[in-house]
Amino acid sequence: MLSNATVYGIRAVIYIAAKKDRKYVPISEISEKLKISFHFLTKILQKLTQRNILISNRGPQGGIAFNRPPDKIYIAELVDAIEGADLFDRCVLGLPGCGVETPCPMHDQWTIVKVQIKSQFEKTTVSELAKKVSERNERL
Amino acid sequence: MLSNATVYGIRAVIYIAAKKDRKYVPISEISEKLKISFHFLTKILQKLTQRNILISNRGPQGGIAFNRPPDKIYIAELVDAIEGADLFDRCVLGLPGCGVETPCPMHDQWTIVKVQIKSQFEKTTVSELAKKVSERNERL
DNA sequence: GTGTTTTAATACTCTTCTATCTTAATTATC
DNA sequence: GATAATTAAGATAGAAGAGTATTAAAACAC
Repeated sequence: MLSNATVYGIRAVIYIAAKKDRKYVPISEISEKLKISFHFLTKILQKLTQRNILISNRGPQGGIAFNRPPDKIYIAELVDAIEGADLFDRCVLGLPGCGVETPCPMHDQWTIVKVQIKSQFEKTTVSELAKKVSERNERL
Repeated sequence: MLSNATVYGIRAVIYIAAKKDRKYVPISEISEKLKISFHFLTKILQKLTQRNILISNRGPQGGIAFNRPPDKIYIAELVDAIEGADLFDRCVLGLPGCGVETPCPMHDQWTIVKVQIKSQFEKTTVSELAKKVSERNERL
């Protein structure tokens, strides 16, 4: 459903939000803790800095940090930034132009699912998930 | 969400169900009508004959046909056969062993989505979709 | 039984995703 | 300024999905 890259990005962002002690978190730390290839993760997070979701700083004490409080960052934004938009708009059967006027046979039922996924991703914030990780000690 | 192969398989099966005039339908006909590469489609449909969802017959007047009435064939079966099972069981964040005891931070909300998708696919039959195509002239 | 239609099986190519490697470029600290 | 820490960027390699090509095998028709 989501690509590896997107999942890595989401997990990394949750990781940063879950630790509030330091402003800039080096990517190397995230990559070690979450067992994600450093260089791969770097490229993914670059997409998030380019979208001004994160800010980065080179040099000692550098790393990445939020450019905006994590309770204002929604999972849907991360997916958009990394995966590319339209993920939640595609037809299940991949038919171009499938819509209300010219639906595919699964259109109606799939619309229900799509709306649900989309709204979940649009209402879920990073800080919300980070809270579960730090307070309820959930896995990351 | 679903791979191309799976989508092609589903569409092909719906196509066969939508035309009741002949028992065996040659793959070449399906591939032309649905604009799917013949050889690629052949490989996909082989997986369905191996699972005894379809039967095939070589030679003139040959082709593929249902091994069981299409109102007894569920979309979930097709997905399983082509995509491999466990599609609807995976964790959104790809964490191995994510479950009720050791959940990931998105576990609870994603479970809701998964259950819904799964039950939709499990209750939807091929004949149901074929009916929409033939009666309501929906796209395929 | 020869030829034609059709699926089966295998091997190969192409593209995209995933990941790695190398080399900059930038910043802080001493 | 020199050095170390750290992201940025590009080039390359591996893996998997998507698609193509070739050949074999089966069934029917004549």
